[in-house]
Amino acid sequence: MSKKISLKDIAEAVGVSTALVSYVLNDKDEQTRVNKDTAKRIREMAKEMNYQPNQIAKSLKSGKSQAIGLLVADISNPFFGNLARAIEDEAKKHGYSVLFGSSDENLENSQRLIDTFINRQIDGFIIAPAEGTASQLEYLKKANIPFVLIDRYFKGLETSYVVIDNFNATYQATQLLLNQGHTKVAYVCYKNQLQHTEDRYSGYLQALLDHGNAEDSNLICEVEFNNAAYFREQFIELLQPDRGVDAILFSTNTLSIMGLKIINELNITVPDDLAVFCFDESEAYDLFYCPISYVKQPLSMIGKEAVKILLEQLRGKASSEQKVMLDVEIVARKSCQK
Amino acid sequence: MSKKISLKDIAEAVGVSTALVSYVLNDKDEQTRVNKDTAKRIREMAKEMNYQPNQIAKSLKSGKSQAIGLLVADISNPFFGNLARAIEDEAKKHGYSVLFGSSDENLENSQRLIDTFINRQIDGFIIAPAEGTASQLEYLKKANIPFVLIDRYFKGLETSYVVIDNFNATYQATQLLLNQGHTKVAYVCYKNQLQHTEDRYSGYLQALLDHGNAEDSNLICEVEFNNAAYFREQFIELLQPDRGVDAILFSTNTLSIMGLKIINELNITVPDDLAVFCFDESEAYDLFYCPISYVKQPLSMIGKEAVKILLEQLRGKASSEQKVMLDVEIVARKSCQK
DNA sequence: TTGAAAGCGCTAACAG
DNA sequence: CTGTTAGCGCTTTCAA
Repeated sequence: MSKKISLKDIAEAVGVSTALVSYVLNDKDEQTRVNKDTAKRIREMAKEMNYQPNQIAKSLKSGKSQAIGLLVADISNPFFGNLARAIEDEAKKHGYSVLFGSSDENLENSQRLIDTFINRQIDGFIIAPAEGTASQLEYLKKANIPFVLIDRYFKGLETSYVVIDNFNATYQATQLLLNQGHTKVAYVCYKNQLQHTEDRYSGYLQALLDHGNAEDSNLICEVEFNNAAYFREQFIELLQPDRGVDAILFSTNTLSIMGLKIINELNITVPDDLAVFCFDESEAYDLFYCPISYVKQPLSMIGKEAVKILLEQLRGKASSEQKVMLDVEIVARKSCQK
Repeated sequence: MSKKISLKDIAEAVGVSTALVSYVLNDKDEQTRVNKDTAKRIREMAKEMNYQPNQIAKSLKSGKSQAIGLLVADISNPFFGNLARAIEDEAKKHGYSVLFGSSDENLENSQRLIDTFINRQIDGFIIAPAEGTASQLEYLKKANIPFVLIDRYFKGLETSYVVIDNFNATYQATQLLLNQGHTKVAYVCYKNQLQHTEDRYSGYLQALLDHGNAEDSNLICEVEFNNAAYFREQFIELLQPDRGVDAILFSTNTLSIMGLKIINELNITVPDDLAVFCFDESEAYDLFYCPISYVKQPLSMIGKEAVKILLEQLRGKASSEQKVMLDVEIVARKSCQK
């Protein structure tokens, strides 16, 4: 690599000390009242030699890296891809770089990435935590490493987070289906311990109860993550005529897609035979013959807020945790009609 | 932040010099014949104090950061999301971290990200280059910064790259449509100067010619990137009955999705009214009422190869450029039938 | 078998 | 107004 230009090189070229160059190039020459002419010469030389500061050295010195670690649960999921884009965008605006990693919903991956990022002295984290990583977050708290959770949070854990109002999201969607006259509204969800999973279920359930319906385990299809075969089996079971299901609410984008696919295979007509309400956006929804209703998350807002909060913490402004709960948009289209 | 443990801390605790600790913890104690017992005590203390090496300091010293910069054209496109996942996975295996950025097909973004990454002393790049960034790559070459292109490459530029055989991809797809008996096979593509765009068109054209058809501009729908309105207009125009189009080949995933959406709106029946062949995979394809035919790129292979080549370059093994062209898989399903 | 010391590029006291 | 210097945490000669 063609030798990189360092402060020293330009100091020698101009005939001043490195300290002076550092001052000028960091625009501290006003306070320090550096000779205007010297300053100019330094700046010109820096430009001429195409000087690029070595961030690594800066970081070592300052203990700050001007980088944040973004840990998502699965980068190949477009939901997180879009979120990542929003975050990278916003971070860039503030002069921060983004180191990223995908835990793939796996505990060990998550821990390893956290360690790697810490070793690289990232200034803070934005994390969409995988199940069971509460203790990892506890560790971050103890170590006083700033972080903001997105998409998911843990009830027992005092942290900053930016999430959507999950309860309200499913509540509204369910209510909408019920108000359309559907009587047996089924619910499809993952089986896990994540708070947002529970919140979404609670929203669904409360809407049922408020509408005078009873909780009915026959209407629930709860499946493991990453087990397509099991999902297929359970979901087809749910759709058996004897169950009498006339509407379905999916609680995630992946479940929505898998479900719609099977609905297609079984030649079930939406919304005549079955009404459906999906979660999250997907380009896939647009290809379904019937316009899909869905719960729309404010993705770029989530990203923006998360970065904002993290930066505030980094700057020491925010003394305590900030919890942000954003509203979703309910996009009701033909698929949920009676 | 609770004081981080440094080499010095553990050196003091054990009562030896930092040099020794460094040796042991880098497993250089065999060659240097460090006292086995001292080595053991050092290792134990390191574990006890939960020592985490400061990568930043290591980097400053070595000039290497053990990080690679991944620059994709658009992280919110699932194609790149999946690619990113494959790359991050592979890099992690080899002890490298991934810094990532999305140029969003924009020249300035691309340049800024490259600069940022260089300042952070990333060891090398993996880049899905945006249009018109050839000069930026030239610069990297001149600066002797290793990089590998993915997905796209520039004909006039000698670089390492991992791409698919684009010509062959569209050639096969087109041939398949023609062999099914379709006579007017239209082609939908972006209007840009990227090599893979040209290669794909050439493949399509050659298949037409080889089949005894003539080039026909009435069959081409060439649209600008990021201009949905224009696409809609042009695409609907293409589908006018008087054009007689009986089959369509889409040359990217985004075009495929947008196109299928409009086909749905217009109530055109696939494949009876119109056969379609798409590019790339998408969960969206599965929701279309008719099983979609598509060109499948070997994503994780692309990621793996790119990392492999870059690491070889970093280790100084590969003296010259490596060009890898991978075969695609043609997934022919109902949508392309006559 | 071990330690002292230099130095990676930069910043910030402190001195002149 | 400008320069000297120490030191961030680590590796690596060189000397003991």
